[in-house]
Amino acid sequence: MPELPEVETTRRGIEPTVAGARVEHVVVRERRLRWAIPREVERKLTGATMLGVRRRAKYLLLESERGTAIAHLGMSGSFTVVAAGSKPGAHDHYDLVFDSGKALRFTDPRKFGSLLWGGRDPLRHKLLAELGPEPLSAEFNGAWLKERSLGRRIAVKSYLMMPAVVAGLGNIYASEALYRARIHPRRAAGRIALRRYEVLAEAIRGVLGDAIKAGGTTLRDFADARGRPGYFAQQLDVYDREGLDCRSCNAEIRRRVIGQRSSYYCVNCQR
DNA sequence: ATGCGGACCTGTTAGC
DNA sequence: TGCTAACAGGTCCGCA
Repeated sequence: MPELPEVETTRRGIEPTVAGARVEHVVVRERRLRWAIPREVERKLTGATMLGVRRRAKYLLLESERGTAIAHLGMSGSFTVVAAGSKPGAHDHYDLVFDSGKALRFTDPRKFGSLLWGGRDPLRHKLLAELGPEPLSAEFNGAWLKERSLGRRIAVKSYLMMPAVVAGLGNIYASEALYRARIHPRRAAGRIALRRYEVLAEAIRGVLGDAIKAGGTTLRDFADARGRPGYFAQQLDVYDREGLDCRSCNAEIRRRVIGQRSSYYCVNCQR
């Protein structure tokens, strides 16, 4: 479900509720998410004042005066702002209950999400330390993509989905960016010219930026902090469009599994 | 070092 | 209509 634009949409949605709020208590109903929620999270956050919410890749950093909790939405997770004490549903695994009378509620049917303690320096946490540059930052560019790809035979689509190469580019936007850059998803990463990587880096920035503007992509069930869908699905060129016409050349969009993930592309436009 | 496949878990949809 | 199989937006980890 959530890729970088959806996580960023969530971040913007929950930030006003979280920032400045004091945590009255933390309710954990299901501790066994991807990793068990450490009790340290409840210990540290209870009574703490929250400073804000940052994002690194698809991780949400819930910053408090006593340190930072690291949350991930996994495949099916979402945060919503609810009234404190509102009745939980079957997949509502934890709440941060604030003294404002509101609560941040985490819902995740598949339990691939996580909540960990990142301490004072969360960027040094094992899960975050090795991440590549943020795709919307200046350090991310064609030269970086080229340099990291030297000699590598991995399909460029799979390469783009490695967290150490680009932080937080997911399956939808990897396909979309390759389409915009006119690069075939199975092309070996090490056999792409710097010039084309420059175009690709710009395409990645563009597609992510456009998706954030649209509030993310809702295919089946993504909803923001107020329960509203994102509208970028209407602008997708290839993802989930198997058998439909390429918007540029009218050839049929194909679907192919690359690295165990569905990839969509136009055989005519992408080489 | 690289790259692949398995693992985690549940819900929805396509197909017979 | 009902059952079963395939598939889903993530990504870590262990193995070859």
